[in-house]
Amino acid sequence: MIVTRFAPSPTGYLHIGGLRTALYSYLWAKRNNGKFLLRIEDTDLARNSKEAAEAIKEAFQWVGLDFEGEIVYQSERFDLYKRYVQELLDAGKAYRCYMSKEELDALREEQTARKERPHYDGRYRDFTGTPPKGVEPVIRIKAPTSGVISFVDGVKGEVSFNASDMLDDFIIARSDGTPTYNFVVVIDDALMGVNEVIRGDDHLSNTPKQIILYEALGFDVPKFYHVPMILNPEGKKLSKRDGAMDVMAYQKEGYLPETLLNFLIRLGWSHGDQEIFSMEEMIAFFDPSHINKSASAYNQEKLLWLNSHYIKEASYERLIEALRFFDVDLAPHPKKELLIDAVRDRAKTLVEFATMIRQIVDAPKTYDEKAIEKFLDTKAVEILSEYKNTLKNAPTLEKASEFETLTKNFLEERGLKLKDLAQAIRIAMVGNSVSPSIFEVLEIIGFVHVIERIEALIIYKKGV
RNA sequence: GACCCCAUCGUCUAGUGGUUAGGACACCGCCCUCUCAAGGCGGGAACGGGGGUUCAAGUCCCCCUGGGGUCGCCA
Repeated sequence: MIVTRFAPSPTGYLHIGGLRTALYSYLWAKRNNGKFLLRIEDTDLARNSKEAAEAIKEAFQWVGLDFEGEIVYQSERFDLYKRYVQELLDAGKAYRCYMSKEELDALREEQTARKERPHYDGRYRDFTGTPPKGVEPVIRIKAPTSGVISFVDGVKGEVSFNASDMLDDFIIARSDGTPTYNFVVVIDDALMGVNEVIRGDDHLSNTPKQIILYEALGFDVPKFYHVPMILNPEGKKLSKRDGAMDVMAYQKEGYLPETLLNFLIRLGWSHGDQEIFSMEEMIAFFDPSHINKSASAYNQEKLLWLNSHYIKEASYERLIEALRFFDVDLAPHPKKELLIDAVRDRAKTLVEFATMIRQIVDAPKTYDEKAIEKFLDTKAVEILSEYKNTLKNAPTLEKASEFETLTKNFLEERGLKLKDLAQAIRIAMVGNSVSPSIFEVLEIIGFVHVIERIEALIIYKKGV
């Protein structure tokens, strides 16, 4: 059985790069009827892991990912790590090092000055004498000093490192007794049964260290997949400066979760030429061996295109639900389906969607001056006024087609074209020169309110 | 600096020795049209450079260049 995991450190929110590796891990587990686990890497006690876990849960819930069992917190497993440190100590595979921080810094400085790679020199590796007083030792692993460490990465292929220029006896437990990252990752992955690790390729250089630990501890080495970074549109490393990093920001900006997932899966992974993937397809097709080897740049236009795609596809219920977040409740609206269909092709985000809805549903409070100047000269106001009278004398109109017939007859009698009236009606209805098809808008607004809105514009125009 | 990874249109990518180098986003043009969109049709646009290997190289090898990552008692 394939077991994958997502193991973020608590940063307070889930960022999109993290969501992508989480998605890949999730998909790969699902595809293989395996398990996808969640672990919070909070060995650094300074940061609040509960809050971070809540943020991750919220984001997972929003996009529809779930994980198996309970969240594992590393901060709750210190006793466990201690046991394994002791085990390595007893086996002579790790040792106490009494070098002080100052000494280490000095050593590193010298090495750098000599243009050498800064590294620990192993001075306590075989130390048997009396330890210096007043120094709380760190625990270091006895790493191989020669040979080659290689592994087959599921994305990059075979990767190998020379132990001599890669490794030193790195620290597995700090002087305060707490374990370090490389050590706890290995322990937890092994104990949790994680056998396929999908993670960012910034971890590629850590991998040989972890392999050393797997072997020292007698655990099986998992299969690794190192996925390349996401770059900003300029091709540089993605940072907070580039805008939305927090997954939940995408909700606020009006993206559907299916958009984000589809966007992310396609950023760095492909299945032939296919662009659109449902969750079922993602699970059916995702294979980490098709992950691209090179980094990919974030592409806002494509995100927007995907979002408009999913808005076009979404069911009425889905949209009504998603729109609640933006304080738009369409559920009681008598023409909600017509309204949604009138707007959906025009909105790239739900923010725009909500704005357009409000513009139709709420009578205009102001009018766009430029539109008035351009389309409402005296002649146009006259026509609009006559049109209003015609409406008033007509039986109550209901359907868009009824408005259309009446309007066309009205125009024909006067030898006018739709062009001569459409913009005036539009300004009356929504306050500016842009809206969905006017006849649909008229139906949505309803006969009585249509007349009111036209009258309001005429009065406004006279007042000016 | 050392080590490791990477390199196809502006961007996301297909390509696994023989292709007119394909698709998508974006862009441009045309059509549709009551505005704006949407939609339809069409267009421009790429194998970083240099050496090899081979009958044949975007595809394999080497070098260069350019990006990125890692070198913590952070994760």
